[in-house]
Amino acid sequence: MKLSIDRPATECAAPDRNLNRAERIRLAGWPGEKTGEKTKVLAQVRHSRILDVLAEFGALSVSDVAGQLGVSEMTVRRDLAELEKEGKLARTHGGAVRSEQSAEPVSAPAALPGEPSFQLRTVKNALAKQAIAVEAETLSAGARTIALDVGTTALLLARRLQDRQHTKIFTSSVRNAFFLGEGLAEVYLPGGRMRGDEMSISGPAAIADFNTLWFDIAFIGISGLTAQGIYDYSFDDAEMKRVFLSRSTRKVVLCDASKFSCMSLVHVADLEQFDVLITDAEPPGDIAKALAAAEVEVRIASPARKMAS
Amino acid sequence: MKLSIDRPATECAAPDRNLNRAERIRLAGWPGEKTGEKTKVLAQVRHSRILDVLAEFGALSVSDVAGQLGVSEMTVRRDLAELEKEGKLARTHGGAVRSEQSAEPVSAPAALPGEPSFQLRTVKNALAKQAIAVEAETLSAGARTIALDVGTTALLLARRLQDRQHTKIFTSSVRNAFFLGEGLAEVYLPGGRMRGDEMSISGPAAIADFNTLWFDIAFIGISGLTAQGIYDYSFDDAEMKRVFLSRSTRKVVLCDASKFSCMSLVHVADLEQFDVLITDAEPPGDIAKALAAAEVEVRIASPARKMAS
DNA sequence: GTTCGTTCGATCATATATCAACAAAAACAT
DNA sequence: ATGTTTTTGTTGATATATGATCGAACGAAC
Repeated sequence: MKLSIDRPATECAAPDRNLNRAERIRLAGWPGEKTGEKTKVLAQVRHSRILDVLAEFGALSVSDVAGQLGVSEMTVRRDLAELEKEGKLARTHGGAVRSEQSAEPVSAPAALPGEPSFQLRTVKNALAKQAIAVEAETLSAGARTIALDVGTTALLLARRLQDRQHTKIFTSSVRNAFFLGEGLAEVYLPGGRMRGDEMSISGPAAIADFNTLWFDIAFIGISGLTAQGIYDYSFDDAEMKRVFLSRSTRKVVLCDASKFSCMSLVHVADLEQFDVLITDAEPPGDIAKALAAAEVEVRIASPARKMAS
Repeated sequence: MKLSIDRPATECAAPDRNLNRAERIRLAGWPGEKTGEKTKVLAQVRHSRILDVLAEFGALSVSDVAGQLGVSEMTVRRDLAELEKEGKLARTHGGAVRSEQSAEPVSAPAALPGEPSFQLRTVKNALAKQAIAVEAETLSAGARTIALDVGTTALLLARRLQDRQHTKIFTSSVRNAFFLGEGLAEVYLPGGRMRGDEMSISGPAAIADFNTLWFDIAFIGISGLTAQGIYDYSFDDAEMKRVFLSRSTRKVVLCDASKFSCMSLVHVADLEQFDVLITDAEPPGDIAKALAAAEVEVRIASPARKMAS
């Protein structure tokens, strides 16, 4: 049984951050201004999210999408049926796959071996992570030097940044670099030994390589967040995260809701040490309080959620 | 042991027979045995994975696929039966092999101008390059520190070296590193900017990182070889090749026969500066003479020869 | 040939997904 | 406000997929 994150149906969620500008504006204007076509928009938002995930991962399951979008499976099936009729995907038992003549050129690395395992891992909370990545991309607009941490969410962000010109991206993740390599951005890696599942380059030499630089913005992935700070499970990666945090004008932490109240091996930093938290759901009360006390801006990038007033 | 998969036909297409099954699966990028998390795998996704492995290795076994995918063998058999009916593979006792006409073109990424795209070159002379890689692997037996150049042939070699323990592999190619990352060998990268189709890290910092080390053996890929020496089309990569050549006990050049008598932009080194040339056919007379004069050992790795181990 | 171990496929039981129809809710129009 | 339309959620029947069993078929070794 695949379980997804349950949230109370009555919970008030912030406006969806994971929309393109036009959609967001329309949604944001709901209380007062123009109220036309709102019902259509929500359905189209779902369709858009579904196609996004499909474009990224090639396949999705009805139950996952239903859980992460907060709608019933029946609704998702109706969405899929409609999209199938438009030829935008192919339905299967349990979900849907990308239709072959899909317009977007399928990313070449997807066809290369080596990726699938990571891809499988990434599917978990795919919608939330992608929404976070979209919000992070917005936040990085204008930044010329970007520090990018290891991790699945960071990889999604990397793929959104890959074609940004005149931008230098610094990452300790060989995996990030590999996928960024297809794009137009300038990619920089530190030197040293590559380790672990994340394919991160760590160690004193790597730290030294990046510790003399200064970044406009840093995006940090973590494995846990509590009122006491952020946590990770790798000593080496934690050290690099600290470098990013200490040498960036703006420090952004990417953290999907499943990591709230999770601790992990290494305490990376306190909440005071970063500026923005991008997540996909309201953090629990104690964390919210601590974040406020630490003057961390919280941005909620919900995959899709009805607005409650 | 129960290794019952054998490929009677098209031995050429499956040169990886000397890998055991675990290695084969890992090479193909299957998820590790994470028995804890039960992730539903869509039937179509399974099919896609199966075809991926077949496209790469030509053969697979039912039990391994079942184990790695976390489904029963019966399900895998049903998958194979269906795919066989579609003509996408041919079943055998214990598994399946690639059907011959399944030469589905893998997605071709946008080619960079100037040189043929990486994937394109991978196909070119694939057999010869595989044979060269096998010979190179033999040559590297016992080496504890290996310098590995960029290029398609080097990548093939990388994949053969990836599970060698207690071995440090130094490469300036992020692509090599990416695929080595799944294995057991220690992988080291220089720091700096990643460039170009080869995804190589180059520049003064990268040169400096590796210029203080000493390698047991270096494997160099080139784009042309004449009596005057070896050539490459990239200034930056050429510089790294010179570093490898100057700081290794044994210097090996990998050069398939299509590169004989080819010149390219940058003259990297003279024939005297390396020890061994691995190729797949007798070099033409003038080059052979020059190689002999330079006391270069020439090893011919014939693709036709059966590669057993 | 024989033996042994493995693999295969038919069948069933179970779990899961789907669909149609209806019920509920929201949005819209008047 | 009221009623109508659209969208969404629920139910139950049906269809499909999966896993387990077991006899039969196969391959390898002798």
